Amino acid sequence: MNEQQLITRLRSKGYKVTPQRIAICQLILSSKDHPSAEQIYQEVKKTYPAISLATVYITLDLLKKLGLVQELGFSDQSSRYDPNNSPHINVICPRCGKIYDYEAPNVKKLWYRIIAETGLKPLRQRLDLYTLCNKCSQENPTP
Amino acid sequence: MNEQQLITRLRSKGYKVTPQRIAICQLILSSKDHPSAEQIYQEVKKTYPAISLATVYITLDLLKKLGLVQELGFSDQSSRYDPNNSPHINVICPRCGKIYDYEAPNVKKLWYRIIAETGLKPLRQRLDLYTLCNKCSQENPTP
DNA sequence: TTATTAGATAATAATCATTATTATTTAAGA
DNA sequence: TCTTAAATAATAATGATTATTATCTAATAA
Repeated sequence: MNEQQLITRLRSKGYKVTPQRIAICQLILSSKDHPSAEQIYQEVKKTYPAISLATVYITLDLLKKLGLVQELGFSDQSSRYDPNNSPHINVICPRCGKIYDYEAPNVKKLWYRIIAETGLKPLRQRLDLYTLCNKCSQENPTP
Repeated sequence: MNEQQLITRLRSKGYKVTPQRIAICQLILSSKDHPSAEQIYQEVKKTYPAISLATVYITLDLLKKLGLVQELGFSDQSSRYDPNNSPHINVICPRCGKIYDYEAPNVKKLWYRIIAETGLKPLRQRLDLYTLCNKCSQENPTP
Protein backbone atom coordinates (compact mmCIF):
# COMPACT_ATOMS: atom_id res chain seq x y z
CA MET A 1 0.00 0.00 0.00
CA ASN A 2 1.53 3.26 -1.16
CA GLU A 3 1.04 6.71 0.36
CA GLN A 4 -1.74 7.72 -2.01
CA GLN A 5 -3.71 4.55 -1.32
CA LEU A 6 -3.30 5.11 2.40
CA ILE A 7 -4.52 8.71 2.14
CA THR A 8 -7.54 7.64 0.12
CA ARG A 9 -8.30 4.90 2.65
CA LEU A 10 -8.12 7.29 5.58
CA ARG A 11 -10.29 9.95 3.92
CA SER A 12 -12.89 7.39 2.79
CA LYS A 13 -13.40 6.41 6.42
CA GLY A 14 -13.69 10.02 7.54
CA TYR A 15 -10.26 10.20 9.17
CA LYS A 16 -8.19 13.32 8.70
CA VAL A 17 -4.83 13.06 7.01
CA THR A 18 -2.09 14.58 9.15
CA PRO A 19 1.68 14.46 8.72
CA GLN A 20 2.07 12.54 12.01
CA ARG A 21 -0.48 9.99 10.88
CA ILE A 22 1.19 9.45 7.54
CA ALA A 23 4.58 9.04 9.17
CA ILE A 24 3.33 6.48 11.71
CA CYS A 25 1.33 4.54 9.13
CA GLN A 26 4.17 4.44 6.61
CA LEU A 27 6.54 3.22 9.28
CA ILE A 28 4.38 0.43 10.64
CA LEU A 29 3.00 -0.71 7.29
CA SER A 30 6.48 -1.11 5.83
CA SER A 31 7.98 -2.69 8.95
CA LYS A 32 9.16 -6.29 8.99
CA ASP A 33 10.05 -6.70 12.66
CA HIS A 34 6.67 -6.13 14.31
CA PRO A 35 7.69 -3.06 16.30
CA SER A 36 6.21 -2.04 19.65
CA ALA A 37 4.43 1.28 20.21
CA GLU A 38 7.52 2.59 22.00
CA GLN A 39 9.80 1.59 19.12
CA ILE A 40 7.52 3.30 16.62
CA TYR A 41 7.44 6.36 18.88
CA GLN A 42 11.23 6.54 19.07
CA GLU A 43 11.54 6.15 15.33
CA VAL A 44 8.91 8.73 14.35
CA LYS A 45 10.40 11.16 16.87
CA LYS A 46 13.44 11.45 14.60
CA THR A 47 11.26 13.24 12.04
CA TYR A 48 8.65 14.70 14.42
CA PRO A 49 10.42 15.50 17.70
CA ALA A 50 7.24 16.86 19.29
CA ILE A 51 5.10 13.84 18.59
CA SER A 52 3.25 12.30 21.51
CA LEU A 53 3.23 8.63 22.45
CA ALA A 54 -0.56 8.94 22.75
CA THR A 55 -0.75 9.83 19.06
CA VAL A 56 1.14 6.66 18.24
CA TYR A 57 -1.34 4.56 20.24
CA ILE A 58 -4.32 6.34 18.68
CA THR A 59 -2.97 5.80 15.19
CA LEU A 60 -2.27 2.13 15.86
CA ASP A 61 -5.86 1.72 17.04
CA LEU A 62 -7.02 3.36 13.85
CA LEU A 63 -4.97 0.93 11.75
CA LYS A 64 -6.45 -1.96 13.72
CA LYS A 65 -9.96 -0.67 12.99
CA LEU A 66 -9.08 -0.45 9.31
CA GLY A 67 -7.85 -4.04 9.48
CA LEU A 68 -4.40 -3.01 8.29
CA VAL A 69 -2.46 -4.20 11.33
CA GLN A 70 -2.92 -6.87 13.95
CA GLU A 71 -1.89 -6.22 17.53
CA LEU A 72 -0.01 -9.13 19.06
CA GLY A 73 -0.31 -9.18 22.85
CA PHE A 74 2.34 -10.94 24.92
CA SER A 75 2.72 -11.85 28.55
CA ASP A 76 6.43 -11.04 28.77
CA GLN A 77 6.74 -7.96 26.59
CA SER A 78 4.57 -5.11 25.36
CA SER A 79 2.34 -5.46 22.32
CA ARG A 80 3.85 -5.72 18.86
CA TYR A 81 2.18 -4.56 15.67
CA ASP A 82 2.00 -6.78 12.61
CA PRO A 83 1.06 -5.32 9.22
CA ASN A 84 0.86 -8.75 7.59
CA ASN A 85 -2.66 -10.10 7.75
CA SER A 86 -2.38 -13.12 5.52
CA PRO A 87 -1.73 -16.45 7.29
CA HIS A 88 1.92 -16.68 8.28
CA ILE A 89 4.03 -17.81 11.20
CA ASN A 90 5.46 -15.35 13.72
CA VAL A 91 8.82 -16.84 14.59
CA ILE A 92 9.58 -15.57 18.09
CA CYS A 93 12.72 -15.85 20.20
CA PRO A 94 11.62 -16.54 23.78
CA ARG A 95 14.81 -15.01 25.14
CA CYS A 96 15.22 -11.67 23.35
CA GLY A 97 11.72 -11.27 21.97
CA LYS A 98 12.81 -10.82 18.36
CA ILE A 99 10.07 -11.65 15.86
CA TYR A 100 10.14 -12.31 12.15
CA ASP A 101 7.61 -13.68 9.72
CA TYR A 102 7.89 -17.04 8.08
CA GLU A 103 5.68 -16.82 5.06
CA ALA A 104 5.51 -19.43 2.34
CA PRO A 105 2.85 -20.71 -0.06
CA ASN A 106 2.93 -24.16 1.54
CA VAL A 107 2.41 -22.76 5.02
CA LYS A 108 -0.65 -20.92 3.78
CA LYS A 109 -1.93 -23.98 1.95
CA LEU A 110 -1.50 -26.24 4.97
CA TRP A 111 -3.09 -23.69 7.27
CA TYR A 112 -6.14 -23.51 5.01
CA ARG A 113 -6.36 -27.30 5.25
CA ILE A 114 -6.29 -27.07 9.04
CA ILE A 115 -9.06 -24.49 8.94
CA ALA A 116 -11.11 -26.71 6.62
CA GLU A 117 -10.53 -29.55 9.08
CA THR A 118 -11.98 -27.49 11.95
CA GLY A 119 -14.97 -26.35 9.92
CA LEU A 120 -14.63 -22.87 11.46
CA LYS A 121 -14.81 -19.51 9.70
CA PRO A 122 -11.83 -17.53 10.95
CA LEU A 123 -11.94 -13.73 11.07
CA ARG A 124 -8.19 -13.79 11.55
CA GLN A 125 -5.50 -15.97 13.05
CA ARG A 126 -2.24 -15.75 14.90
CA LEU A 127 0.39 -18.46 14.55
CA ASP A 128 3.35 -18.16 16.91
CA LEU A 129 6.32 -20.47 16.86
CA TYR A 130 8.85 -20.09 19.66
CA THR A 131 12.44 -20.94 18.88
CA LEU A 132 15.76 -19.42 19.94
CA CYS A 133 17.19 -17.00 17.41
CA ASN A 134 20.73 -17.60 16.15
CA LYS A 135 22.20 -14.88 18.32
CA CYS A 136 20.60 -16.13 21.55
CA SER A 137 21.34 -19.80 20.93
CA GLN A 138 25.00 -18.97 20.39
CA GLU A 139 25.34 -16.68 23.38
CA ASN A 140 24.11 -19.09 26.01
CA PRO A 141 23.06 -22.46 24.57
CA THR A 142 21.76 -23.98 27.82
CA PRO A 143 20.49 -21.39 30.31
CA MET B 1 -1.49 -35.74 35.75
CA ASN B 2 -2.95 -36.86 39.07
CA GLU B 3 -2.32 -35.35 42.51
CA GLN B 4 0.44 -37.79 43.43
CA GLN B 5 2.32 -37.14 40.20
CA LEU B 6 1.99 -33.42 40.78
CA ILE B 7 3.32 -33.70 44.34
CA THR B 8 6.27 -35.78 43.17
CA ARG B 9 6.97 -33.28 40.40
CA LEU B 10 6.94 -30.35 42.80
CA ARG B 11 9.17 -32.06 45.38
CA SER B 12 11.65 -33.22 42.73
CA LYS B 13 12.21 -29.60 41.75
CA GLY B 14 12.64 -28.50 45.36
CA TYR B 15 9.27 -26.79 45.66
CA LYS B 16 7.29 -27.23 48.84
CA VAL B 17 3.89 -28.86 48.69
CA THR B 18 1.24 -26.67 50.28
CA PRO B 19 -2.55 -27.00 50.29
CA GLN B 20 -2.91 -23.71 48.39
CA ARG B 21 -0.48 -24.87 45.75
CA ILE B 22 -2.24 -28.19 45.30
CA ALA B 23 -5.61 -26.46 44.97
CA ILE B 24 -4.38 -23.96 42.38
CA CYS B 25 -2.51 -26.59 40.38
CA GLN B 26 -5.41 -29.02 40.36
CA LEU B 27 -7.75 -26.29 39.22
CA ILE B 28 -5.66 -24.98 36.36
CA LEU B 29 -4.40 -28.37 35.18
CA SER B 30 -7.93 -29.73 34.89
CA SER B 31 -9.40 -26.56 33.36
CA LYS B 32 -10.70 -26.48 29.81
CA ASP B 33 -11.50 -22.80 29.40
CA HIS B 34 -8.07 -21.24 29.87
CA PRO B 35 -8.94 -19.23 32.97
CA SER B 36 -7.35 -15.91 33.93
CA ALA B 37 -5.45 -15.41 37.20
CA GLU B 38 -8.44 -13.54 38.60
CA GLN B 39 -10.83 -16.36 37.68
CA ILE B 40 -8.56 -18.92 39.33
CA TYR B 41 -8.32 -16.68 42.39
CA GLN B 42 -12.11 -16.39 42.68
CA GLU B 43 -12.52 -20.13 42.30
CA VAL B 44 -9.83 -21.18 44.79
CA LYS B 45 -11.17 -18.62 47.28
CA LYS B 46 -14.26 -20.81 47.66
CA THR B 47 -12.09 -23.43 49.37
CA TYR B 48 -9.37 -21.13 50.75
CA PRO B 49 -11.05 -17.81 51.61
CA ALA B 50 -7.79 -16.30 52.88
CA ILE B 51 -5.75 -17.04 49.79
CA SER B 52 -3.88 -14.16 48.18
CA LEU B 53 -3.95 -13.22 44.51
CA ALA B 54 -0.16 -13.01 44.71
CA THR B 55 -0.03 -16.69 45.58
CA VAL B 56 -2.04 -17.48 42.47
CA TYR B 57 0.42 -15.53 40.31
CA ILE B 58 3.42 -17.16 41.98
CA THR B 59 1.97 -20.64 41.49
CA LEU B 60 1.16 -19.94 37.85
CA ASP B 61 4.77 -18.84 37.33
CA LEU B 62 5.91 -22.07 38.92
CA LEU B 63 3.73 -24.10 36.56
CA LYS B 64 5.16 -22.17 33.62
CA LYS B 65 8.70 -22.99 34.79
CA LEU B 66 7.74 -26.65 35.05
CA GLY B 67 6.39 -26.45 31.51
CA LEU B 68 2.95 -27.55 32.64
CA VAL B 69 1.05 -24.48 31.52
CA GLN B 70 1.48 -21.86 28.83
CA GLU B 71 0.57 -18.25 29.50
CA LEU B 72 -1.36 -16.67 26.65
CA GLY B 73 -0.97 -12.89 26.60
CA PHE B 74 -3.61 -10.74 24.91
CA SER B 75 -3.91 -7.09 24.02
CA ASP B 76 -7.58 -6.79 24.93
CA GLN B 77 -7.87 -8.97 28.02
CA SER B 78 -5.65 -10.25 30.81
CA SER B 79 -3.52 -13.35 30.39
CA ARG B 80 -5.12 -16.77 30.20
CA TYR B 81 -3.48 -20.00 31.29
CA ASP B 82 -3.47 -23.07 29.06
CA PRO B 83 -2.56 -26.49 30.51
CA ASN B 84 -2.55 -28.12 27.07
CA ASN B 85 0.95 -28.07 25.60
CA SER B 86 0.49 -30.28 22.59
CA PRO B 87 -0.21 -28.50 19.30
CA HIS B 88 -3.85 -27.40 19.19
CA ILE B 89 -5.91 -24.41 18.13
CA ASN B 90 -7.17 -21.85 20.61
CA VAL B 91 -10.56 -20.88 19.23
CA ILE B 92 -11.17 -17.36 20.52
CA CYS B 93 -14.26 -15.16 20.33
CA PRO B 94 -13.07 -11.61 19.60
CA ARG B 95 -16.18 -10.18 21.23
CA CYS B 96 -16.56 -11.94 24.58
CA GLY B 97 -13.07 -13.44 24.86
CA LYS B 98 -14.25 -17.01 25.36
CA ILE B 99 -11.62 -19.58 24.45
CA TYR B 100 -11.80 -23.29 23.80
CA ASP B 101 -9.38 -25.80 22.36
CA TYR B 102 -9.81 -27.41 19.01
CA GLU B 103 -7.70 -30.50 19.16
CA ALA B 104 -7.69 -33.24 16.56
CA PRO B 105 -5.16 -35.71 15.18
CA ASN B 106 -5.29 -34.10 11.75
CA VAL B 107 -4.62 -30.65 13.13
CA LYS B 108 -1.56 -31.99 14.89
CA LYS B 109 -0.41 -33.86 11.78
CA LEU B 110 -0.82 -30.83 9.53
CA TRP B 111 0.91 -28.57 12.03
CA TYR B 112 3.90 -30.91 12.11
CA ARG B 113 4.00 -30.69 8.32
CA ILE B 114 4.04 -26.90 8.56
CA ILE B 115 6.91 -27.08 11.04
CA ALA B 116 8.80 -29.46 8.77
CA GLU B 117 8.22 -26.98 5.95
CA THR B 118 9.82 -24.15 7.96
CA GLY B 119 12.79 -26.27 9.02
CA LEU B 120 12.59 -24.71 12.49
CA LYS B 121 12.83 -26.50 15.85
CA PRO B 122 9.96 -25.14 17.92
CA LEU B 123 10.19 -25.02 21.72
CA ARG B 124 6.45 -24.44 21.76
CA GLN B 125 3.73 -22.86 19.66
CA ARG B 126 0.53 -20.90 19.97
CA LEU B 127 -2.18 -21.17 17.36
CA ASP B 128 -5.06 -18.73 17.74
CA LEU B 129 -8.11 -18.69 15.52
CA TYR B 130 -10.54 -15.81 15.97
CA THR B 131 -14.18 -16.50 15.23
CA LEU B 132 -17.42 -15.33 16.84
CA CYS B 133 -18.85 -17.82 19.32
CA ASN B 134 -22.45 -18.98 18.83
CA LYS B 135 -23.76 -16.76 21.59
CA CYS B 136 -22.10 -13.58 20.30
CA SER B 137 -22.97 -14.17 16.64
CA GLN B 138 -26.63 -14.62 17.58
CA GLU B 139 -26.79 -11.61 19.88
CA ASN B 140 -25.57 -9.03 17.41
CA PRO B 141 -24.71 -10.51 14.00
CA THR B 142 -23.28 -7.31 12.46
CA PRO B 143 -21.78 -4.92 15.02
C1' DT C 1 8.49 -35.61 68.63
C1' DT C 2 10.22 -31.24 68.59
C1' DA C 3 13.41 -27.63 66.74
C1' DT C 4 15.24 -25.39 62.92
C1' DT C 5 15.03 -22.92 58.78
C1' DA C 6 14.48 -22.07 53.97
C1' DG C 7 10.89 -21.27 51.42
C1' DA C 8 5.70 -20.03 51.07
C1' DT C 9 1.88 -17.13 52.13
C1' DA C 10 -1.01 -12.90 52.79
C1' DA C 11 -1.22 -8.23 52.53
C1' DT C 12 -0.15 -4.51 50.18
C1' DA C 13 2.88 -1.16 47.79
C1' DA C 14 5.20 -0.30 43.38
C1' DT C 15 5.58 -0.62 38.45
C1' DC C 16 4.62 0.34 33.88
C1' DA C 17 2.15 -0.27 29.52
C1' DT C 18 -1.94 1.51 27.94
C1' DT C 19 -6.02 4.47 28.09
C1' DA C 20 -8.50 8.67 29.30
C1' DT C 21 -8.70 13.58 29.72
C1' DT C 22 -8.22 18.26 28.23
C1' DA C 23 -6.51 22.51 26.35
C1' DT C 24 -4.74 23.76 22.02
C1' DT C 25 -4.04 23.18 17.18
C1' DT C 26 -5.23 21.97 12.47
C1' DA C 27 -7.33 19.64 8.28
C1' DA C 28 -11.02 20.11 5.29
C1' DG C 29 -15.11 21.76 3.60
C1' DA C 30 -18.20 25.98 3.18
C1' DT D 1 -10.65 33.07 4.60
C1' DC D 2 -13.92 31.05 8.19
C1' DT D 3 -15.76 27.49 10.72
C1' DT D 4 -15.63 23.47 13.23
C1' DA D 5 -15.09 18.75 14.16
C1' DA D 6 -11.39 16.06 14.76
C1' DA D 7 -6.36 15.49 15.90
C1' DT D 8 -2.47 16.47 18.69
C1' DA D 9 0.56 17.01 22.84
C1' DA D 10 0.87 16.77 27.50
C1' DT D 11 -0.21 14.45 31.25
C1' DA D 12 -3.23 12.14 34.67
C1' DA D 13 -5.62 7.79 35.56
C1' DT D 14 -6.13 2.88 35.25
C1' DG D 15 -5.34 -1.81 36.09
C1' DA D 16 -2.91 -6.10 35.55
C1' DT D 17 1.17 -7.87 37.19
C1' DT D 18 5.33 -7.82 40.05
C1' DA D 19 7.96 -6.66 44.19
C1' DT D 20 8.32 -6.24 49.08
C1' DT D 21 7.95 -7.71 53.73
C1' DA D 22 6.36 -9.55 58.01
C1' DT D 23 4.48 -13.80 59.40
C1' DC D 24 3.84 -18.69 58.82
C1' DT D 25 4.73 -23.54 57.66
C1' DA D 26 6.58 -27.76 55.18
C1' DA D 27 10.44 -30.50 55.37
C1' DT D 28 14.45 -32.08 57.30
C1' DA D 29 17.32 -33.44 61.14
C1' DA D 30 18.29 -33.70 66.02
